Amino acid sequence: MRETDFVSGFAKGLKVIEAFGETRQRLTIAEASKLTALDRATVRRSLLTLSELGYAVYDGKFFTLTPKILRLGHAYLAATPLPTIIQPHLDQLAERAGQNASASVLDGTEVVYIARASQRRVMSINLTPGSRLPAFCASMGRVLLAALPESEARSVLERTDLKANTPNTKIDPEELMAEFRRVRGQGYAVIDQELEIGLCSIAVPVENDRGQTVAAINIGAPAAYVPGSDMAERFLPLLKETQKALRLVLP
Amino acid sequence: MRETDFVSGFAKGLKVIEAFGETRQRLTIAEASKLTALDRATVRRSLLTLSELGYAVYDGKFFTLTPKILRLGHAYLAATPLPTIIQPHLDQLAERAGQNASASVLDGTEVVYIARASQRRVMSINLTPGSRLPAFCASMGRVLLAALPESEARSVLERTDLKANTPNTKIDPEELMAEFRRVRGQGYAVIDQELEIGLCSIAVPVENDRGQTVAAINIGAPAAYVPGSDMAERFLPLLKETQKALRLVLP
DNA sequence: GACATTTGTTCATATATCGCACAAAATGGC
DNA sequence: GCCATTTTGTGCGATATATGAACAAATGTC
Repeated sequence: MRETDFVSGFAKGLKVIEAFGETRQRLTIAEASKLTALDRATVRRSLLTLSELGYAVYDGKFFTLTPKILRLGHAYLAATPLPTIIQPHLDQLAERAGQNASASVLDGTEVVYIARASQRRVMSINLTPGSRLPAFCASMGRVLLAALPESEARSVLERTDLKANTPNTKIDPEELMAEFRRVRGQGYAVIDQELEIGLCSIAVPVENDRGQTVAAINIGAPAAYVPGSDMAERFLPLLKETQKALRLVLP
Repeated sequence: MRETDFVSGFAKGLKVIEAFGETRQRLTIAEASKLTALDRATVRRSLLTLSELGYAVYDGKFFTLTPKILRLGHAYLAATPLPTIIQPHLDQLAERAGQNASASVLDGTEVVYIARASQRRVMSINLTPGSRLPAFCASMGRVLLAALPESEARSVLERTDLKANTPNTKIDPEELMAEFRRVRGQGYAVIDQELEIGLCSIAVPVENDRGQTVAAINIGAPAAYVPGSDMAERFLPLLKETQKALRLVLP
């Protein structure tokens, strides 16, 4: 790609939008400038452009994103068949399990939720399509990383900030690589309070008819209700069933 | 705002992203150019910029958005307190009603889903945060339009393409304005298969402690299961309860 | 209330982008 | 396989944007 094939004004504008995700919903020009490391004048122009287009509003001091900004992410969710195909299966899965079910794909070192059916609230954080979690300590992340060639999985770990969320979090790269091999062998991953105390989850890969892993689905449950050791027994049959159904409908 | 405070390259890039939402997930340069009415060279530069940043991938022929694009919409969902505050209440509401519950805000002539708790699948379309429906024929839309000054509600209707989705869809502006007054008076709106045959829904406004309507929540149910005439009796108490709880926690 | 600091805005100018026109490549129909 | 059509890539002049400094306004501090 040539230098002139890059629209830096566009790239900077996108950076400004993402700056809103990192903190609160209101940003001053100076705050956005700090967060993005862009010149105040440049940030100001980007923000005024967003306002002009209705993606943000400006009260003279603070800029706030409007719901119109959701059109951008929705361009992906609506256009990509995966979330649309998976959602009904997820709804059914969550209903039968009586617990939350989610689907995600890998984006760099993180898993990105693309669909979710919530039955009850067990996590302290609010997960919606677009939410991100570190892959190494999430059940779906383990499944997705296990599906990668070992060298790539290792590369992801190297780029990850391996910090422990709970005393249970595995953060040793070698231990994690061994875990990926186990997951690959058994076809599922169980997380026992590695992400958040009190939360267990189990995930399986979603494969297309050529056997390629294109996503992961999981079920989360309160550890007090279903101990980590019981997760597979309780939920694996349901997950396997959904996995099988999806294999038949995915392109 | 001065002319030079507008970054047209940014605006054009956003238009290109939205072009993906209108059709399928893969777009060629020429297709994107047609959809956006932008010059091919311009679209090409925008798409290459998206690829360079990891928001899209290019196989030499087609451009496809990646999950990274969800960061943009998520910047709103994560940064705006509303969806985060509403979600757990919605989960509880859906569980108690045994039906899908959603929350939305108004954006122009459309309602935009900002949170959703699904219990079962009744609609043919897949609704996720960011999904949009015409406000005039959706229960939450009726509630949100009823909360506007009459002149503004009328202005929205004038800008709306009032086309009937089903034989039940009300499309006469005067009839709709009368409906808004009724909704304002009774404090809820019921839709009986106006959006989709077989689907009924009931919505109430979500108000903050100053009485301002900041969103709407609804419950949807299959018409075969709960006729439109029974919606209020069945679900209004639950909705009112959630409404009341939200009034106490919203800023 | 005066000073110091931060923030928002404006301006001139160097620089990068835009859209056009053309060339090259790919596609499709027969 | 060939031609017509569509699509993609590129060079260039006109035009628009980014930059950083300078100034004005607001905010915070003592």
